[in-house]
Amino acid sequence: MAGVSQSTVSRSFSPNAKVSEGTRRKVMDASRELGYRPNTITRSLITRSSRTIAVVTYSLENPFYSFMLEKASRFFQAQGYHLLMFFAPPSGDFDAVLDDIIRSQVEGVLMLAITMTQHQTGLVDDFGIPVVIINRTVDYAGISQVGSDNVQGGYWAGRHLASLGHRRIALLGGLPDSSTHQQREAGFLEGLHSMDQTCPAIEIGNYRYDDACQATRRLVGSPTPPDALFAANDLMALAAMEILRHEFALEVPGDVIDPALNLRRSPEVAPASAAPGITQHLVQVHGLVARLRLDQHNGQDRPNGPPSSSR
Amino acid sequence: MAGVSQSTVSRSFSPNAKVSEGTRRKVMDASRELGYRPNTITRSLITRSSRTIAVVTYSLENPFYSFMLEKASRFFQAQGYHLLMFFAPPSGDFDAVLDDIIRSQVEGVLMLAITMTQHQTGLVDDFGIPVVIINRTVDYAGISQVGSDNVQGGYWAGRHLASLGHRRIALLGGLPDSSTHQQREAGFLEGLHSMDQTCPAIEIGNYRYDDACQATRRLVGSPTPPDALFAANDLMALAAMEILRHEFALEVPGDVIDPALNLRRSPEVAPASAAPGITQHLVQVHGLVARLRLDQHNGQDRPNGPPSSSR
DNA sequence: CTGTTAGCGCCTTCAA
DNA sequence: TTGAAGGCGCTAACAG
Repeated sequence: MAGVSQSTVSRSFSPNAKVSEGTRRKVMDASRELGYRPNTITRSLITRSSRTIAVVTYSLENPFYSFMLEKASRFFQAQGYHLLMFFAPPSGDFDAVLDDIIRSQVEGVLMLAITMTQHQTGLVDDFGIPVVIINRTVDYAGISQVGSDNVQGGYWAGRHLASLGHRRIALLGGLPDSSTHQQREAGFLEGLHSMDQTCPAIEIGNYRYDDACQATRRLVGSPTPPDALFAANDLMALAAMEILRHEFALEVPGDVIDPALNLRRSPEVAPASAAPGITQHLVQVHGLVARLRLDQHNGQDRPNGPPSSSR
Repeated sequence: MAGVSQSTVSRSFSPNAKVSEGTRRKVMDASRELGYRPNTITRSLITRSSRTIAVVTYSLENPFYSFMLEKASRFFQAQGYHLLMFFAPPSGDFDAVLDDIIRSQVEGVLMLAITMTQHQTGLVDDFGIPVVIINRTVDYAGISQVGSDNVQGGYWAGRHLASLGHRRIALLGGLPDSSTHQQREAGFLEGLHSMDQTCPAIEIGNYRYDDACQATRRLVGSPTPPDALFAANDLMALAAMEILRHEFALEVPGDVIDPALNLRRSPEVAPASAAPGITQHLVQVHGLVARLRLDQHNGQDRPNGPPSSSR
């Protein structure tokens, strides 16, 4: 319809190709009339570039990850890339997913809060597909990882709560096998230790809202409930606050209860010093810090300042 | 290496193709040794099936949508499809995104909380790509839509709050142009009207957490604050509760304050009848109902029961 | 059951 | 600046 060859059509749709303005216009006019659009998928066959990135995750329950997903997606989209979603089965074995990913010719893989074994890394690496592990760390070299300093974060949280005068600071832990949990726990215990304290109770919330609710009930319902709580991520902190506030009628931070009555009292009625009360205080460091960093990153590059203090 | 033709290799990787067991094994052995994997993208060229679905959305800030994204993604993945993410620019003009989508040869489009004009629908339809609009409605025919009965939901919410005895029931509205906002508002006002009431105040939260916080401050800070609040979605309800509880020291539901003092009091100190108090009550219907339905849907089909009552 | 052949829609030489 | 030819890796149709 435009009276030109296939090659010229192809060139007309390539911004950098050399086509005369008149020809390009003719091609575009004809394309509009015919409803023609270049086929991205076929193009990728010859250019060997799918302009596609795989994202692998177990769950988007934690809003932190859908936040990252959106940011990453917009970032890639701005340069003509798109994210292809892969969800790992809860079982934990995602070799089949990796196979799927390799076959799909993606040009990169984002592991969102998923650890890979060295063998799995090698699998993908053999195809020249770069992998970035987000918010998990592995103990072998040769793979890109992005995350926060979880040990420091946990350390600060522990010291912070202890420095406020709390003496029974419990841990609401994440997935036991995850590097984040292990590092935050280690840092936290170290932080307590640095203040000559130990952790009286650890309950596991698996980084899940519902599990964290249960864990909080166990913690607070125990004969010697904690007087402060460190949650290993935002989502569990929200769960804990919800339970503390609305099942145990506590305020976070700062309220005081008489455990014998299990009733909320104003400080004047039952001051902390007058009864074996429980003051609730809850700290969650990692997610908040990472979120701030991401937001800053949206703007422009900035020098590496020292990590911010807790809270 | 396996001593067979290209076709036989191809067939060996097609579960339903007829290949002798021995040949298939030889092919698989050689593939493993060579590190060969079929190229999904090239396959789609000849089969004319990309096994890819586009998801378009403005934002994943509302966890309801990342929830749906995960469910949809797992559903499709189970049958060999994958989701390709497209984020619409905040401006609202996403014709370029639609063009991108068409070129990408997806076999379907999920519009997550995005409305399309009839012209835009036609654009995609001309390529034979089915579109499903999720949680928005359009006023022309020929396009699939999935959502809840927002008018009924709003109606129930309005009546419910009025029947509890509230008399200044404000609305925390969503995106003014969205069908969900308009329908929930219409139903809500109708529900109030059915109880011989009118809405004293409407503030817009744009379905966003931060905007909803601001809107709540305006509502509660006004000279005649509401005694109940209907939020047009979960995310804004969470924002409102956060502000009410922690900036205004109110309990949701059920606390009572003396607006002159703006202090929280226990009912014994300042019973609702003793002063022009504000009893807070907050209802959000839509997201909850939709979420329940989705979860049920995970299990198995069930008969269409009547829509559940509010709360 | 297996091999040969053709072609999916595009891009990239190479010539003109 | 444009056109012709070849090929990306795969599958479908057709023989054998």
